[in-house]
Amino acid sequence: MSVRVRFAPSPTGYLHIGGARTALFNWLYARHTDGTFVLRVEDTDDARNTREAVDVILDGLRWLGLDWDEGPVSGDAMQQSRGENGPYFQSQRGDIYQRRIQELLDNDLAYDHEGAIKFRMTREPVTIPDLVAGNVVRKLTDREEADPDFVIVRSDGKPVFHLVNVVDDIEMDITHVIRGEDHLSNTSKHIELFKAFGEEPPKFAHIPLILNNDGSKMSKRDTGASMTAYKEGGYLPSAVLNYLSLLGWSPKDDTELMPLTELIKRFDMDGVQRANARFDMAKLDWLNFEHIRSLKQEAFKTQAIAQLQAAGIDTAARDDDYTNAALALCTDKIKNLNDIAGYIGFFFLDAVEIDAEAAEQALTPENRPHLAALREAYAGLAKFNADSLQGALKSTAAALEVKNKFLVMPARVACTGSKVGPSLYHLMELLGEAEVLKRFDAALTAM
RNA sequence: GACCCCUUCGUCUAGUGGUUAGGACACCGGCCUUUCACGCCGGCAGCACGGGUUCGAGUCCCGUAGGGGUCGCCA
Repeated sequence: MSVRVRFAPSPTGYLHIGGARTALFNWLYARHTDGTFVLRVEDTDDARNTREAVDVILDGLRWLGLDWDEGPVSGDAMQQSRGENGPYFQSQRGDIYQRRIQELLDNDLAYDHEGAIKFRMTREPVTIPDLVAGNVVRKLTDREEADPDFVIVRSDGKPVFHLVNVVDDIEMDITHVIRGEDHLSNTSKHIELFKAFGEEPPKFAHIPLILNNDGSKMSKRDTGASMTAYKEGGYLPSAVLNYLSLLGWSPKDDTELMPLTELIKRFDMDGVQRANARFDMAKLDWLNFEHIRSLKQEAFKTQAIAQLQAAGIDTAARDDDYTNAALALCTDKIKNLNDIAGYIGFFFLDAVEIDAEAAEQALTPENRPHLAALREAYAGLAKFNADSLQGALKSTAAALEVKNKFLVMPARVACTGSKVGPSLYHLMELLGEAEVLKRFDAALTAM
């Protein structure tokens, strides 16, 4: 039988990083086994059930590239979904739950209690076979000893999570339940429910949780808890996915940098960790850098132009060769997508914005004669390319009897407005003589 | 309170009875260099603790401590 897994988020209005990782593990397992990835919306709680809240989750998954084979096509529960096992919104599955509840009632496996319906739960310890944790024997807690039965339908008629979750997994032929470890203790309830319905429970795999860097529980308000933080924070989806895959799963050898295709190839349940993992932004940053620089030229260009546009910098006025050359000067140097505009924006700006601190350090009165001399040297150059620019700068520095850096820094700041940036000589070559001299002049008047 | 899971460098991890306990990120030096990076070389740093079992334990067992989770007419 082919693998069928599902990601079943509750529309809380944001996609939690832990939820995203659960989705990723399910998705990877489905793709690895050539199985089916189902997306089901657990919107049984009216209070937080809105179309917008669902869309946030769908958008987050789409951004990551975690496509689903069956499930909603939009956040609108009334809209037709994709797949044969729908509806994929629990709010639309009332009839199915009614039928299953009646089945339990008819078999005396459930009963009315103060207007609600409770399930007759076993008092015996339940063994939970788990692909990650092994066989877990779950005994009753002291409160459960007093009354092991639990509510499956509220007095307002609405079925609760435990019931609908199990019913849906049965109806949707789910073969593997891969979810957060926070559900491990509750799984005894689910297993008994499966048995009550005469069904073989699916395989369970409870994956460890993601904690904050200090080891505390990650909650909604913590930085990095929401997927949008990464989208807006300049991270590539492939980097986020790669990092998330490494939190709680290991390929067993020392490979860490992996594109999605390799993740799919290598992911399996036996590499899943049992201990919770702490989130380390520094490592994500490193992977982000690695993924950015392994981007193909065209893909990088697409990202760069989007970033420049978002920063209000128009690249359309320049010809393609110029833009490509500018981008070529910063590949391998960009660690975060959000740094692109600041790093090469000056190529496309008419008037350079000079960083105050850079100006204070480099565009000083003492450096004015240096920059002025360099301007003279550059104005008389037969060829205006990286080699000639470097040669002229060095000989000018020698003539002035100062170190190169006293010419380099003013020139850099004059041209780019910043102390850091692409290779100076190459950047000036691309800018061209007229533009470089113009920027030198503007800086000289300000010194 | 009860029940369940977990515990190797700061962090993510490799390790399935015999290893100088490996890698990565971060950090600290050095080299390279026109800046910042990259890269290269080197360094710091770990088996939570206590008992067993065994010729031998990071690896197996028990206990303790610590962390996380669950016990709801939330999901």
